[in-house]
Amino acid sequence: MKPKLTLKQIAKELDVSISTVSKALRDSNEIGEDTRQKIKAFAKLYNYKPNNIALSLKNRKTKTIGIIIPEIVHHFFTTVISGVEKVANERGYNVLVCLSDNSFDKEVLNMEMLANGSTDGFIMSLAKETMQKQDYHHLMEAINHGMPLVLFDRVVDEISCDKVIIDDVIGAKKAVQHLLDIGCKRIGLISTVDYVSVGKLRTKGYKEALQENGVALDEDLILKIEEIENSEREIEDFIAGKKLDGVFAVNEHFAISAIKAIQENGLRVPEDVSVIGFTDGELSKRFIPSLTTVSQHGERMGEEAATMLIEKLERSATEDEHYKTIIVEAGLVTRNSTKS
Amino acid sequence: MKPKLTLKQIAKELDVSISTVSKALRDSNEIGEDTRQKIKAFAKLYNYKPNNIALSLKNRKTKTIGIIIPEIVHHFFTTVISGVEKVANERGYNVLVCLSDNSFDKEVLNMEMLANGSTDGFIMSLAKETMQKQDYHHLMEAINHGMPLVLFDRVVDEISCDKVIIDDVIGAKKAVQHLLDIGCKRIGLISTVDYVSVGKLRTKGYKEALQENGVALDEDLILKIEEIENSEREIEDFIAGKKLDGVFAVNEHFAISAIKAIQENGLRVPEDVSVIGFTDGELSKRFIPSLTTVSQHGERMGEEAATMLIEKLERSATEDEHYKTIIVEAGLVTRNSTKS
DNA sequence: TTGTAAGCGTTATCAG
DNA sequence: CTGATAACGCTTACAA
Repeated sequence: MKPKLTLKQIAKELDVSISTVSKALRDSNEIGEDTRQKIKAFAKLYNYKPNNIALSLKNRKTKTIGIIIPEIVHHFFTTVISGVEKVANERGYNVLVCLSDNSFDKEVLNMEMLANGSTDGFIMSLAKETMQKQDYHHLMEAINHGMPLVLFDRVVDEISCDKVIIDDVIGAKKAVQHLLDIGCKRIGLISTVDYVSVGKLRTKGYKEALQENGVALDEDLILKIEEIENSEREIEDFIAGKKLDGVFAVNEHFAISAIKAIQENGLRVPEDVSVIGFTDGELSKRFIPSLTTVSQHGERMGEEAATMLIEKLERSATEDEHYKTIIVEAGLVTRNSTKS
Repeated sequence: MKPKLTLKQIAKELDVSISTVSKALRDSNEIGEDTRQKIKAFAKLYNYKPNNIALSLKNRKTKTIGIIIPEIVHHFFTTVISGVEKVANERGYNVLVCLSDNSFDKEVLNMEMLANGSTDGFIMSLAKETMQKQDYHHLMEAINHGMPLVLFDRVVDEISCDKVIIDDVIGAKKAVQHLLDIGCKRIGLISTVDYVSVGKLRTKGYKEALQENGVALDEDLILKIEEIENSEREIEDFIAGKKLDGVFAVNEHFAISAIKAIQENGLRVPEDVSVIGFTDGELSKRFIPSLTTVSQHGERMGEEAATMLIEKLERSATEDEHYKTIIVEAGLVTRNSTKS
């Protein structure tokens, strides 16, 4: 096992000083043509690569960006990671992934872990628990220490930073409008509790769409799910009692549970009931019937977030503090779970 | 924006030397009780956290492990990441995730990027292209430089290192045996090309099961998919012509495409044809009919891999070189795509 | 009990 | 044109 080659060793081997080697390798014209060539040849031959850690220490930047998400098995988040990865790698950055498991404590821990030199900035979607507690001191602290933060999807107004979100309200409106357009009269909403911002916003879109179309709001047709664990049961009960002809679910899982429940009630999708989900996952595409959904464009969100973060990182810190919120458009993807 | 607190600043503030601060914070008994308390109090008050980069440089270890996978949108890999994350975090390690996109070049690039000080060791599943080219110089190099490597799932005999795999052969046998047990006579296999090791092994299991049950092998009932892109078409054609009563697919996607094709041919699953997939994803669970699968236990594999890697990292490097291969058992999960 | 100095691998500044 | 030196933040012999 040979240890990694360092400048020092090259210097000793070639009998020059360390700084000469360093300069030669960076093509400084302070160094004579001949020595420069000699050094570069040697370095190439033995495959010298500068040590990132030393560079990080020197430059006070790590060229890595940390991404903290609530869970990775959720397909949406993995598409976001893909997007982040893509632009990060293009621009010479590494990506550190941490999972908060939706736990506030784990989120704080992860952030502290990464903040001590492991990363130059953060891309995050907040843990459910964090939004519940409304405790954002860890975010504030990172920002105070000059670490740029980009929030996506599960964002929060209290924090001033760059953000990438989709227009949940408009996305939801599009979905409900579509249901209305194809003739649905009793449209149910399956949402999450309100402190999950997406649940709140999508509910808002649902209500606005109804209102704009002059349909009276019936709170009875709204189901709010607290725990994913027993969501199937709750959805079954909900579907059984309401005589719906349209369902808008704020995520893929709820939509599929709804379809199952509808079918178990002896009705057909989409002939008797049309169903629209949110989030464009594998499941939606390949389920039978395939799901009409509001697509979140996760990869695109990841790309936007990474671009913003890197831009901020590479802008001289002294420039004007100005935060942007990029709203990526949610698009309706029509498939087979809605009548045409 | 206040910069992060360093030992140097604490030292200046408290008018002691840097090393005194360092020692005090590490509870060295070289330091007097009173100064020690004073320093620790100050550090706590201002929330001092040592800089990981400096520590990495000093200790020549980063406490992060790099994981390189072919793609993240594949559910199996995300469960592995979850498993790695879990034990890594428990033991104070960070996880760096890179994607090779199944490209050899990107895999090499990512490895070089991480090898220069960003990570202490690797957990990898090889890119398809890498297995095709059978070019493993980047893996050899990492090992030569003393960076432990744990390969999982897509592993390769030519490299001596720790490995975590499932018993693909036995898993496949279990599946085919199950099909035979419920009375299937013409069992089709939908596999990948042989240089993807899992394709080869699962095919082997398929053949062994048939043989052990005295069923003649009909190569005509085996479909090998090269590109995922047009797999649906190929599967449709395959299903249409063979009059199968059982199908074993080496992954979830193929299984679902098969079910679709079967249904489009006017047959029912599982009444007319039973289908078994491989990999236990969201899709299998929630598809209708839900899929009987051979579960790969991705999270468990991730945990095993991370444990092995960390163990190796923390063992003094001088200890005996000995590589283990952990074989995690693949289990049949019976659901609704097979007759009972 | 406390402080000094060297070193981890680099780069930048300044002398020679 | 080349080299010594300091610095990034930290630990650890070794002096004082």
